[in-house]
Amino acid sequence: MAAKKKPARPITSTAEFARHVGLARTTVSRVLNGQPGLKPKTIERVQRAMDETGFTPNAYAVRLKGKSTATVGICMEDLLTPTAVKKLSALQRAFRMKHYTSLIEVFEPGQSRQLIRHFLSMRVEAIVFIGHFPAEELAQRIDELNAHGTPHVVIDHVDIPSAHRVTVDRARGMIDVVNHLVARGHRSFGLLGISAWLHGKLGRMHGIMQALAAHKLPFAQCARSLDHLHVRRNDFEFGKTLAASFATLPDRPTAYLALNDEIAIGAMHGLQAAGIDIPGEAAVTGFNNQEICAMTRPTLTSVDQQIDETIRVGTEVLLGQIGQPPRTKAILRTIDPKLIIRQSTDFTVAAR
Amino acid sequence: MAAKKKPARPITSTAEFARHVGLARTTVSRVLNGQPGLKPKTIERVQRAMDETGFTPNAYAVRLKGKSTATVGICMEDLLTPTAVKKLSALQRAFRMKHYTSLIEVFEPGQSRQLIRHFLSMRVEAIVFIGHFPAEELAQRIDELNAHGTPHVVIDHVDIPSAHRVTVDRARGMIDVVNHLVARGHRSFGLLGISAWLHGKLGRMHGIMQALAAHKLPFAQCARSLDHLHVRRNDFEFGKTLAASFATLPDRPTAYLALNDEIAIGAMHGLQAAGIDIPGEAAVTGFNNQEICAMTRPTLTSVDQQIDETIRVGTEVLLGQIGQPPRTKAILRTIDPKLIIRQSTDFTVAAR
DNA sequence: CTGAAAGCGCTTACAG
DNA sequence: CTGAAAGCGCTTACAG
Repeated sequence: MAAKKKPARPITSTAEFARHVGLARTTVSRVLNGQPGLKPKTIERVQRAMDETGFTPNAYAVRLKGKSTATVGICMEDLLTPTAVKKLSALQRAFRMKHYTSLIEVFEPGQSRQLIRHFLSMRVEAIVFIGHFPAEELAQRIDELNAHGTPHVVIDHVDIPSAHRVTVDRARGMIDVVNHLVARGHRSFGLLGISAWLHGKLGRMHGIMQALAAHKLPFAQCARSLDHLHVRRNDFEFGKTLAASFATLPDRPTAYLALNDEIAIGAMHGLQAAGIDIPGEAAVTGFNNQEICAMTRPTLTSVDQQIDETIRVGTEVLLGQIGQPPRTKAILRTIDPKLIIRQSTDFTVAAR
Repeated sequence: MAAKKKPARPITSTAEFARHVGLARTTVSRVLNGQPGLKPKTIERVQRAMDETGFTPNAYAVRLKGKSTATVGICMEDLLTPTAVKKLSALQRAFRMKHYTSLIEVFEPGQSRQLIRHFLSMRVEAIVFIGHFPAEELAQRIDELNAHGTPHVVIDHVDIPSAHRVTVDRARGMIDVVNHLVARGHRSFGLLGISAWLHGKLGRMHGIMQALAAHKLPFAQCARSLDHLHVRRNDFEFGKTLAASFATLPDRPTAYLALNDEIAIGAMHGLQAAGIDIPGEAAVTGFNNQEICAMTRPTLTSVDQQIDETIRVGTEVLLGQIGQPPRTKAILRTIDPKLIIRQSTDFTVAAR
C-alpha cells in the first residue's frame, strides 16, 4: 500500500532517479514521455520506482527545454459573485478537458500590468479575462497582448473594441423582459441599478429603450430610475433601499427591472416591507437566474445568462487563436440569454 | 503611450534582450533581481527597454536555477458553494500578500494522485486542501506528502488524523443553536441534512447531543430526522422536500436545524407552502450565515463560520511548516463560530 | 537499451 | 560595468 522505501530526502532529478532504478537517464526520460520502442518490463520498472519514491520530474526543466507549457492564464474580476464563480469553474473544466493547466489570478486595478507580466513570464499560451474591469486599463493590456502575439479573449466586457470578446446579449435579455411585462399589462417601469453606460448596444439600457419604442411607450415617461439617491453597491441592500425609495412615490411604477438577482431580491424585500404585494401590486425581475430565484417568496422571474454556452464559445475563440497567425479583426460573439418566468411577474395588470 | 518599437517576434531570452539594450547579460540579470551596485541610469535603461519590448524573463529558467518557486497548491472540492468560494478567495489573497503564487486545482475523486504529482512537479512549497473529500483517498495523499516532506493543511475536513487541520468547531455552533432554541421554549427538533458521521467530536451531531443532554432532553425523543426519505442533495430543493415531509407529521417538531443555509431556506419555503408560519409555528436555523440570510422572509438565524479567521489560521499553520523540520504530531486548530440570531427563531413557545 | 553531449534561459561567482 | 564559464534538470539526436 504505502511506499516500501522512502528516502529521507526526496529524489529531485532524473539523474538521481535513473541511478536509483539502475537505468540510463535517457531511458527514464523516454518512459516519462511515453516514447515507443521500450520493453514493457522497463516501463513497469520505472513506473513502480516512481510510485515508491514519489519522484516527479521538475516541470520547470521540462518546459525550459522548449516543450509547450500547455498553460492558460485566467484573469478574474475581484468580485466573486455566484455567476462569476460558475464561469470560472466551467472555464477551468473546459481547459482541463483540453489538457491545459489554468493559472488563475485576480485583476487588481492599477496592478494589471504586473499580472500580465507574470502570466507572460510563465509563458501562458493564452489569456482570458472574465468580468468587468476599468475599460482603459484593460484596453491597454489587450493592446500589449496583441503586440506580443499572445492570444486572448474577454468575456462579459464588450467595451474594448480591439479585444476578442464573448458576451451574453444583455439587450436581448431586457427586450424579452420588457415584452413579457408589457404583455402582462405593465406600462410603467422602475429601473434598479441599470444605467446606460454599460455595454453599449449590447447593454441592458439599450434593450429596454428598444423594446419600449417598439411598443410605442415613450421611455422618458415610462421608465424611472432612483439610483442616484443611493450609493451603488449592486447587492441585496442596494435593492432594498431603492425599493424603499420607490415605495414612497405617489405614482410608483408597477414593474421593476433589476440589474441582477441580488438587487431584485433586495427590492422584493423592500417593497414587501412597505406593504406592497408582489406580484399583485408590483412585478419584479432579476438577472442571472441564480438558484435562489426559485426559493424566494414569490419566486423570481430572471434572465439566464447561458453560462455553459458562453464558456464553450469563449474557449473556442481562445484556443482557436493558438498557433494561428494573429487575427486582423477583433472577434465579437454574442450569446442569447433565456427569460425564465416565475411568480414575481405572474399577474396581469388591468387596463386603465 | 504604446511601445515605440515592437519587434515582430517578441524577445524571449535575456541574451537577446541584453543585446537589444546594449548591455551585458549579467548586468541585465542584476537589474532584474534588484541587486545593489548599479547606476540608476543603467537601471532606468533596462526598465524602459522592458516596457518597450514587453520582455519578461522565462519563469521556468529562473526557477530551474534553484530560486524558490514561491508557489503553493490549493486543492478545492468540486462544489463551488458561496462559502467555499469565499474561502478560496480569502486564501489566495492571503498568499498573494505573502508573495506566494497559488496554483488552484479541483480535487476529482480517483484523480487526486495525479493532481498532487502535478503540484509536486511544479515544486509547490506547500499544499492546502479546502472542502470535503473521500476520507481514505485524502488520507493517502496526506501520507504521501508527509513522506515527501511537503507541508500541507486541510481546512474543514477533520477526519484525517495524520493531517494538519483547521476547522470551525461545528459542534460548538450547534450547541449555541440548541441553547438558543431551548431558551425560546423549544423541546422538539427536526434535523435537516445533519448526520452523525460528519466530523466526529467537532461535528454538528455531537454538539446537538451534548447540548440536549445538558438540558436533560433525551435525544431519541426530542430530535428527529427524515433525511432517509429523500436523496441527499444539500441544496434548496432538498430542504424543501424534507420540510414537506415534516409538515405531514401529526406531532411535528417546533424547531428545525439545517446543515446549511440552502437547506434552511428551502425548508422555510416548504413549511410556508404547507401553511406553517415561521417563526410562530416553527423555528428554522441555517449554517454559514450567507448574505442571503438577511433577505429571506423571515430573515434566517444562522451560524457564521468566521471564514477570515479560519483562513488566517490556515495560512499560519501552512506557512509555519515551510523550511521547518517536519512536525511529529498532527496539528489541529479549531475556530469558534458565531451564532447570528434573526427573525426565523424570534418567537417564544409557550410552556405546556 | 546505454552513454556522452548539446542546449533550453537563467543566475552566480570570478577575473578583468 | 563587462565577459566567459559553470550549472540548474530536463530532452533529444547520435553513436554504440
